[in-house]
Amino acid sequence: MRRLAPEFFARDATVVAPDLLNKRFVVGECAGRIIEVEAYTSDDPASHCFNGRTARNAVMFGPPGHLYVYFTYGMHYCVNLSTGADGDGQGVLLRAVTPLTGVELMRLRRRGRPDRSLTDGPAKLAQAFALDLTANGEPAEVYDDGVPPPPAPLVGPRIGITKAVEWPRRFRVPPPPE
DNA sequence: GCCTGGATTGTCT
DNA sequence: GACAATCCAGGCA
Repeated sequence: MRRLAPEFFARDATVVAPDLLNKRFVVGECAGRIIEVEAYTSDDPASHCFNGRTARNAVMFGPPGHLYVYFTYGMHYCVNLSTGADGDGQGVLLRAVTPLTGVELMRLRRRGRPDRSLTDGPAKLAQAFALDLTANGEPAEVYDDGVPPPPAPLVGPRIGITKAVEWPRRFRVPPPPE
């Protein structure tokens, strides 16, 4: 199992995003396989970086391969990986993973939720992995454990935004047949 | 300084 | 399927 080097993340977010599918995201005891992501670039009106560097989004302008965690809607955290060169404001939002290890911990942190709801949304996976503002700016732990990205990832419009909604920058691993 | 709206989720009907 | 919850960053006066 090979840990992804900073060079992996030092590319355009739209290139890194589909390449992250089926990779292994690790935080402490917990690991999950990345199945859905969204790319955010500096020329994207929906990106936090669109209006330039601020204290909040500094991590996305920093070196690639770091965690950018932000707080939104007064109650939720979302997790991004910084991409592009140092000084470039881009990132990839982790939207969903499937739990691999540390599932017990995730169940504890998401008390009362069925297993399928542990990590199937951006704020949910942040909670399941116990990621909050203290994790902001930490180096990201992502591994290639031999599972290649899907040959034909589903590409579609992004979810939950009001600007540039039509930009097809959401990438998803095709769901298993029911 | 004040005001607005958000990269969402859970709960209720 | 629809809406309320809830706080802070960014924009403008």
